[in-house]
Amino acid sequence: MAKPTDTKIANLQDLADLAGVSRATASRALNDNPVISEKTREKLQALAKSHGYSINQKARDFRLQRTSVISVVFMLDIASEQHMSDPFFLDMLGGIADALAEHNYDLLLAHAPVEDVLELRNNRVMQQSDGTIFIGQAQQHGQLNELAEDDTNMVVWGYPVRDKSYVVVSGDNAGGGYASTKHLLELGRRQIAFFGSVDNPENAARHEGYLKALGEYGLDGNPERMVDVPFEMHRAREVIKEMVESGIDLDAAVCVSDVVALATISTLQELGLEVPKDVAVVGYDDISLAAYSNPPLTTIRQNIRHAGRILVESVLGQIQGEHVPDTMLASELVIRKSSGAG
Amino acid sequence: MAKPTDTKIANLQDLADLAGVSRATASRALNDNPVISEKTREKLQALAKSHGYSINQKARDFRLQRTSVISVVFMLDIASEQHMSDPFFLDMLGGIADALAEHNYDLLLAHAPVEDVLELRNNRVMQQSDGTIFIGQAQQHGQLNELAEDDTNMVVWGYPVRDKSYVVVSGDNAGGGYASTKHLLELGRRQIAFFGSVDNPENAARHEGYLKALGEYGLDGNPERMVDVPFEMHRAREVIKEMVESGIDLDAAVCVSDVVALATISTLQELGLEVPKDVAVVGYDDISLAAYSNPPLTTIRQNIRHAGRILVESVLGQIQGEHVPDTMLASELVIRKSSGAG
DNA sequence: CAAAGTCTTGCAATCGATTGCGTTAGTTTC
DNA sequence: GAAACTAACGCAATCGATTGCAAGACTTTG
Repeated sequence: MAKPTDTKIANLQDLADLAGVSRATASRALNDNPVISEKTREKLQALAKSHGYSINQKARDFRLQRTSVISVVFMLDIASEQHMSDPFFLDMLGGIADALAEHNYDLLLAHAPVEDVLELRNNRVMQQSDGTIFIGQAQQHGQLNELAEDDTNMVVWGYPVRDKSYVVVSGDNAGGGYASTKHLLELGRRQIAFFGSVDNPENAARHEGYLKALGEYGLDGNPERMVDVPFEMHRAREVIKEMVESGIDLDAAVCVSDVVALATISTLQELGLEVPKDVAVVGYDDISLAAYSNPPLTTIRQNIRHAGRILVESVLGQIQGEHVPDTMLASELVIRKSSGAG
Repeated sequence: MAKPTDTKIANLQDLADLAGVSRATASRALNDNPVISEKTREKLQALAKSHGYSINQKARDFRLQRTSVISVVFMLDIASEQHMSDPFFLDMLGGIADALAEHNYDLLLAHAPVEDVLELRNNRVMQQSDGTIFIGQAQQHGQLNELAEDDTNMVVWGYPVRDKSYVVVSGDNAGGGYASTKHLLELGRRQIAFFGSVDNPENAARHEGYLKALGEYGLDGNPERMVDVPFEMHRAREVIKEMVESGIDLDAAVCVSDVVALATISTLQELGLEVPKDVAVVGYDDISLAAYSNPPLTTIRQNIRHAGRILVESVLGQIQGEHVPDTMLASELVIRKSSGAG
């Protein structure tokens, strides 16, 4: 609403002059410093509002020796060609952006080829930000640990591996892998494949959950049924084709992501197999398209937006000097038609 | 590789002391100011490098009265529930982030409910950034214009509507709509529907292209075959169902996005129709999943990452005081099986 | 009434870099 | 050899806010 008057207020001094007080008093008044009398404080805050004056954040940050910037690093494995267009990332980014905005922080977006995470140290990403959020730890646990050593505020979305010096927020990967596999087993499937690369701890945990569920049914993971492909879909397609054509028995597939699952479904259909009649498929992430594929995709839902918020609260907590524990978010099996149920 | 010695260099003064020059000289030397002798310059730059000193960007920005921040605003139409998880957005964001990083700018991410775009004026988004990139103009052309009036550096990804005061980067929407429709016509389809809301100028332009192609074949757009639904997919599904069930003739559909197209395909399949045999479908955007759906989706490809770069160059150009013209990016028809070709 | 507290507020240094202007030393010109 | 330049560098103000310390105005206490 702000009814601006004629006088332009460009900085704190102007405001102070207008109110007939010193810059110092104006500063304290706007910051609700209790040492200032209520009368003065209200007067100044009202004046500021009515003149549409808001403090110069950059100057403030400069004086306070902070940046009000949190950097977000997407770990990219160039080799495996996983890239940011996976819808999963954007959901998470949305959650992060919202949470940061609420706390008056800016977002510095970067993506790092996993080979040189340490390079970030000489980069604005880490030098000129108050904290860093890593999305995915890829295979760089060691490097991340090194970064954590030099007392940076950082949090990683990934898997709580042993002997780590950084804080981790994770989904329940083992639980997710277990739940989806168990679901397929309960539907009577026995020849269950695992599709997706396990070269990072998160997927490895999902694979463990998968093995655990199989074990409970007296089965073990037949390596022939494990397609250890990166996220890149051309490759996945080829490998699945080879596998089916080489006659390996298969009546279900657990996939490490919805994108892999959707590609899997379309590959299977192309090969003349019916989903879920011949092969049931379960994905991971519940991206928005999952409900609209044909057949609709059974998947593991992680509340990714919420995860983004948790990540933010974690870094900000560290900045405040708090001791921040790891967090694991529950995941949920969303049953749709592709798994044969529904 | 920086071989740090014992002396810690925290600021320019330290560096100057070490080199035995004044702070002023050090500053100019690092900024390649020609008034400094080559000898001195090289000495200081070498010293800075060997001690791992890099300038404090925030202090520099403060002094230079700038922010080194560009804000990116995603226009969200809450009502229509279009949200950031559309993969399209992330690709563009990636392009923007990369380009900004190259120019040493930070990215401030925000999304604005379209109702109160003007609110951004009192927000860090516009107050504490050097420029703003809007993704999508939704129905807020007027408000964007108002923002543009008060000499902000801004560029909009959208459609070059008439009488606008802001710079626009756009895809060739009319051309895209025309190309996809013409493709279907050439394949012999005549009952071509248009799926997607035209409440924003971009989609309206695609619709115009659609009509133009139909016109060339002596057809006109039967309003019954136009499904004016927002991006939200539940609704789309219902409406398509109603339409098919009410017996409207239909042998092809032009969709305003791949997400709509994929939902359309799965709805049609659910209704017992074959794609592309009974109904051919064309999407828009060429998101990564488009190639992996079943059948693979024919679509219009826009080089979205590149568009991101153009957007960045446009704002940065404005900051430099250049006159920046609008840009239109070519689009390309990617033919896959869903259209009946392939 | 003087001494001792309270409350409020102001003074001035400070964060780290940039830059107009002045100064010094060296070079050229006549 | 003095005047006039030129090249290279230093001095100090400046950007806008915060904050330790001191000081002024009152109030309370003995």
